[in-house]
Amino acid sequence: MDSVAVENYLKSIWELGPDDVATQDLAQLLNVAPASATKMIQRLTERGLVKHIPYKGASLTSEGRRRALSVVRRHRLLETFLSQTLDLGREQLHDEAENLEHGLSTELETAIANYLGNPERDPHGHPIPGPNGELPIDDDLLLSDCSLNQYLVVTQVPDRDPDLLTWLEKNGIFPGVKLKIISRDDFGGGINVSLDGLSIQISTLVGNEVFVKLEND
Amino acid sequence: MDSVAVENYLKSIWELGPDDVATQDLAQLLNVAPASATKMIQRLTERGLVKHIPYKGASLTSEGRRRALSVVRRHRLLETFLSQTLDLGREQLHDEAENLEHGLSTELETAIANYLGNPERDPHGHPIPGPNGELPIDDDLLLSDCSLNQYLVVTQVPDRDPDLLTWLEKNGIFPGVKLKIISRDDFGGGINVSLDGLSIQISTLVGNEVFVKLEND
DNA sequence: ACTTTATATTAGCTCATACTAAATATATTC
DNA sequence: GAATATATTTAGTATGAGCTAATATAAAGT
Repeated sequence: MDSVAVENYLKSIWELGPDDVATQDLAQLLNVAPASATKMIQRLTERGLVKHIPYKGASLTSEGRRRALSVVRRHRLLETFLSQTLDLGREQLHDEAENLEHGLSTELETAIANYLGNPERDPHGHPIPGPNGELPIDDDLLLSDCSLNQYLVVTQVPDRDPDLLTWLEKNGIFPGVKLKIISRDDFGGGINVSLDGLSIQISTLVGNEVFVKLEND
Repeated sequence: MDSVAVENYLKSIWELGPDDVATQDLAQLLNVAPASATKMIQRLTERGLVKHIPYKGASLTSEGRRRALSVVRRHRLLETFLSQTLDLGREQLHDEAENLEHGLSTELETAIANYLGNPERDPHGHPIPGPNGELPIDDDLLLSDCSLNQYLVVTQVPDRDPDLLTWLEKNGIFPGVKLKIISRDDFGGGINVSLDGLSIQISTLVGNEVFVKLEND
């Protein structure tokens, strides 16, 4: 079984991928020194989980990807499970799942998936990989990329930053919510959306982390 | 925060305690070589969590005990939580809780305890320590020690051995069940209990792991 | 009291994972 | 195209946790 450290590296490479993941980005995401990341990349390459082109970047092999997605699956199932049983706020889920994911056995993973009815998305709207690492297609659109006046439904919000999530929640932006971009403020760099009759300003930074689909899908 | 290894050592010392825990017993419970246990006992002594008299045995300091009980609390809350939400069999709970207990944050511990209504016992009937390591008094009686023909109620069954648990379950022995010792087989070393009208043979070995109380309590 | 046996500890080694500092590649800018 | 800046890797070290083999202590038996 992969160690906690290995699981975290694989998951992080997957998140930063698909390829040419920079040592520095990886190190930063995991809060370790760049040299430590290089070292681990080499160990993982040794084990056939990562392909590394020195000075260029790292990417997962298919086995590496499978294991990364297994971690992601456990993480997202746990988020969903905790959300449903304990109704924690959406902003608390990520960290708790992060801590528990490494200790989840395959049996418990299955039990939880069944209990939840094998959901396709977690409470942030992120797709949950299947038991063998199949990732559902995700053709959601970036909110920032959508055109004006289309009727949209929020499908995904980010999960990592609790403050951002709290802000989104407070402003009524979470999966399932309908909205429409009413104008762009190209120089100010944000967009104005209307939602529930109200109009809200959203920065490009946030707009790049929220996904939507067209309402009539 | 204590490492997984440290948490496991503390919990195991507590389980084998209260004092003069033998290096060998500890090593065996944790599946490590005796030398490894000695080494860890020394590290823990260094940190003020264990008191060690070489060649005599180890015991927990009050801080060590506090931390051990925190692990036990998390373990037992998790067992209860998993049992209640996913209804796993009593025999699966232990191992799953064992894996997850180290990743349970204080906040989630509290959320789970509240969700469960701050239960006093886990599904095996083991008392759940309080958030600050208060251990409820446990004046249950060993089934083996009880006299004949008293009306008894099962309060605790062991949790570690899934096969034993399955056997107990199959024979109707689990917390809450009423029974009565109808005879002792002193040389054969077992007891005969009646339960639900039926009579079952129970070996001393098992009788020493099952706790009961008098029915009218 | 001495010897044997069982249990514990020490010594010395290994591996995973981290770190810092130094060296080296690659990228960017003048 | 040389000079500088940034990113990456290598070298060397530390710590936690494990192992085996050798040694020390305590307990038991004669």
